[in-house]
Amino acid sequence: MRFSEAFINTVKEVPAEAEVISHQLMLRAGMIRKLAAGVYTYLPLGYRVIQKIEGIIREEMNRAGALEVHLPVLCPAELWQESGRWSLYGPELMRLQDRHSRQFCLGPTHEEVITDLVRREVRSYRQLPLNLYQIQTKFRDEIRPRFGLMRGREFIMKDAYSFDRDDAGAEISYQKMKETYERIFRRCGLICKAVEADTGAIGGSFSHEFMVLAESGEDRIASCSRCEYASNVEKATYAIADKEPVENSTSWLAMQPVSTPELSTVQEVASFLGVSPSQVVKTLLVLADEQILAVLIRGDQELNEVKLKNLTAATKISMASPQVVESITGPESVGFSGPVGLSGVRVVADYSVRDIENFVVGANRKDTHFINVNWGRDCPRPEFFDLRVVQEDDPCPRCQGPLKISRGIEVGHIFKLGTKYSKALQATYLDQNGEEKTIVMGCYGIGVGRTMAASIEQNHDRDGIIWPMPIAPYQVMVLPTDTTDKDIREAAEAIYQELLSAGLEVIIDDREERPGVKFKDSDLLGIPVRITIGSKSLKQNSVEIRIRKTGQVIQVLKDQCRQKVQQMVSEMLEASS
RNA sequence: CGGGGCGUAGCGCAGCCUGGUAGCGCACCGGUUUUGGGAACCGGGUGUCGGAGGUUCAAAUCCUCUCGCCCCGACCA
Repeated sequence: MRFSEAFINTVKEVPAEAEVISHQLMLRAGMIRKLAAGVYTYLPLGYRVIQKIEGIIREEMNRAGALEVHLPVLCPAELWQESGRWSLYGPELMRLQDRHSRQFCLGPTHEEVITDLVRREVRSYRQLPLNLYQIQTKFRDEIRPRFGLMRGREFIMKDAYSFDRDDAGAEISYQKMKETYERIFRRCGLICKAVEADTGAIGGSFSHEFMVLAESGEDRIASCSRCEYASNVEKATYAIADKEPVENSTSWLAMQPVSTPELSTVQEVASFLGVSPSQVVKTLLVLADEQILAVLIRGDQELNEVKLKNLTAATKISMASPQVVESITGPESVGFSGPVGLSGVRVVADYSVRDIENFVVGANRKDTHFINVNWGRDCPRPEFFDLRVVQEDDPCPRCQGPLKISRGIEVGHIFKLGTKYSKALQATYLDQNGEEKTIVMGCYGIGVGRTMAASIEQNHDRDGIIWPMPIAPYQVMVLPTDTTDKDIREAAEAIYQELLSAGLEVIIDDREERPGVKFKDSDLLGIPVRITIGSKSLKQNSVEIRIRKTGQVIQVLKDQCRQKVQQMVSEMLEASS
C-alpha cells in the first residue's frame, strides 16, 4: 500500500471528546471516526486491524470445530417474547417497527435466533454436538456509551453457541471454548485473565469473563494472590468465618437514642459519635422488583447489587424512593433508617454485621440514631447472607489468601447456559432410545472492537500505538526520508516491491513530506517494523531497520533487507502464538 | 434518569458578560525555499456561529423552545 493512496488522515491534537488512550490514538491515527454517540466508522487502517482480529478468531473457532454462520440483525419480537426477554431486556434493547407496525428489535445478542434455527434443523442426537458462530454487528442502547470502541451502541462481536446432548457434553464444549479463547487473546498479543463472572441478562449457570488487565478498565476484578481464584467483583465472594451466634453477652451496653441532627451518612455519624464506620450498621431500603427489602450492611462495606439480585431472584434492584422509605420508617426519617422496631418488610443482612455488638443504627426518626444496639435484644436477629462487595485483602474463598483488586476490560465472556433457551423455545432432539431430550446450550462472545481498543490500552507509548505483529494493520513500513531524491526513491521502491512479492504486508510512505512528519506518523500508527531509507546509510549501500516496540535500530545491507525483515516479522508472529 | 458543561472553519479554541464588518492556532489549497523526528515565507477562508421561534433598526451575542455531544452521579438511608 502507498501511504499517499491509503486514506490515512492523522491528527496532531488530542480530540476533546476522547478520554482514554485507545480512543485518542485511534482517532489520531485515523482509524475510526464517530458518527453519533457510541457509533463509529472504521476507516481503512482501523478496519484492517478489525479484520486481522476477526481472522484470528475465525482460525481458532474453526480449529475448535465451530461453524460460521451469519444471522439476521433484525429480529422479530415474537421470538424474544417466546424466551421472555422482550420484557426482561429493558431499554437497552433497540426496538423498532416495520411499516405494518410489527415489532422488531436489533439483535444485542442472538440466543433466540440461533435457538430457533437449531430447533427447526436438529432432530437427532446424531446432529449433536454443534457449535455455530458468527461475526456480526450488535446493537445495545447503552445508558452511557463511552471510551470510543470500548462501550459503543453498535459494535462488532463474535458470538458462538454450542448445542450438546447433555451436561457432560456441554461441559466439554465450554472447556474447549475456554481454551480457544485463551489462544485467541494470546495470539492477539494480549495479556488476559479468565475470571468467574455473573451471568447477567444472558442467564445460565456459570460463566467466565476474559479480562485484559488495564487501569482504564470498567470492571473490577478480585484475584487471589496465593491461588488461582479470580472473579469479577460483581460475583466475588470471600471466606466467611463460621461462628456460633452470641445470644447474650456481658459486654452488651444499654441501647439509647442519640440526637444526630442533619447527620445521615455513615461517615458523618461515625465521626460525630467518635466510632469507626465499621461500628455503624447502615440500613438500605431497596426495591427488588415490587418487593421492599431492608438490607443491613456494615458502614465500611458496600452492597453488591448483583448478589442481592441473585438472592431475591429479582430482575431489577433499585433504591426505594424517599416516599417509600417514609411509608416504612415514618415521616422525615430518610437518612435515619434502622432495624429497631422495623416492621412490614423483609430484613436481610450481610455477614459483616453478624458478629458485631454495641453497634449504631438509624432510629427511624428524624435526626436520631441508636447506639449500643445488639441482635436479639433490641431487634430480631435477621437472616444473614453474603451481600457485600469484596474488598482488598478479604480472605480468598478457596484458600484464605488475601484478595487483590485490579481493573480490567472485558473482551470475552463465555456462559454455560444449560437449557434456559432450549427449554423456552423447545429445542429438543431424539436420543438413541427415541426419547425426546432438551438440548443443552452454551454461548461465547468476543468484542472485536473492544479487543482492538484493549490491545492499544496495553500496547502504546508516548508516541503512539505499538501493534502486536499479528494484528498490526501493516507489518512493515518503508520510509524513504526524501522522495525527491532519485536514489532514495528508487531504493525504497525496490525494497517495497521486494517485500510485497515476499508476501509481507507493507506500506510505503511515498508522500513528499519532511522526514520528521513521516517518523511521527509511523510511530503514531504503530507499524511494528520500519525500514528507513536515507542518504546517509544508502551511501554505504545499507538501510535502517527499526523495531517500534523496543526502538532498537539495526543497519543492514540493502540486499539483505528482505531476508532480515522477513525473519523479524515471522519471529514477531511466533512470539504471540 | 438526576446534576454539570459544551455546540462558532476539517481539528483545538477565542469572541457572547456590555448586540453593530466572524477571528486565532493547526490542518487544507497555490507558490518559493527547505528535507533524518510534526519546516519557513508569500498568497488563499473553505462558516447555516447546532436548529426553530422571539426581542431589536441590527443577534454568534439577549429571551423561549428544541436537537446533539461530553463529563459526573445513579452505593443515599
